[in-house]
Amino acid sequence: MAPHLSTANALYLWHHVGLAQVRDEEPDLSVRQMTILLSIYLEPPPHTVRGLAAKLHVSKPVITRALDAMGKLGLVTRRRDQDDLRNVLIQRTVGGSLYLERLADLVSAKSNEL
Amino acid sequence: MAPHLSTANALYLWHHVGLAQVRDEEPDLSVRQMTILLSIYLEPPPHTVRGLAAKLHVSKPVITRALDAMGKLGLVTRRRDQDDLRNVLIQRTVGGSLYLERLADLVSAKSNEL
DNA sequence: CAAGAATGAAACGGCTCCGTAACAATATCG
DNA sequence: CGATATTGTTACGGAGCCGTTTCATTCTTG
Repeated sequence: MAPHLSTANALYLWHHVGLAQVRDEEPDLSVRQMTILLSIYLEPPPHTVRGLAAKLHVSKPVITRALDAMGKLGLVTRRRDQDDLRNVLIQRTVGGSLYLERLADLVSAKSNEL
Repeated sequence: MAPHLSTANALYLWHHVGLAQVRDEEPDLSVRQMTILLSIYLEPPPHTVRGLAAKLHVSKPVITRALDAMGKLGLVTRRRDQDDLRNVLIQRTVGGSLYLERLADLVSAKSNEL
């Protein structure tokens, strides 16, 4: 399986996915929020505020607020780390998995039809 | 050339591009702005506020404001339609082409290495 | 223990974007 | 022509995110 994607097709793909996200009524996740969400779901736990902030080159409050927003949408949850009570462990949810699954299907389907 | 992209790889791709956009200091384009920009560059002219609003299922002021913002960044320009002075024709710029070229390269390169 | 470091959250002012409702300019049509 | 429709913009109040600073809690370590 060789996923060659020409530069032209890359833009078509981006356009298609953007259109789908803009058209449905749900408020779009910002690029930052989406990237945080993907980090949580693609990389091995544990995930902490500080770790995510370092990985994205962003301040900690940015992470905290993004987690607040996505938590309200049911895409992630937080739990205190029992081994170090200063830490907050960010956890996946069914809602978040579903959300990314839909995104992945959209991207994959479009890329295959290009 | 068969651009098969598995759902897993689709998310990796999205994550990679998101990371690149978040990490550099430049303020991210919103999903709406990006989609408008891509519409302008990928679809045949002429492009009008009304047409874009209809295509994205979005109100006209959303388009106007996005054009204001992206105009300030040098990604698009506006010109009055001489055949119907009510219309505004949205036009591409060198800056916009360059911006999307960089995005396309990023996406394409990452997809090929997956 | 006490003092300092580390972690995540809250507070603050600022900026951008939103949705809706007006609005000015232009075109169309009876 | 005059009335109506169309196009894009502006105005307004509200909501969300930003960057920085400050804070409460917890851990580490001398």
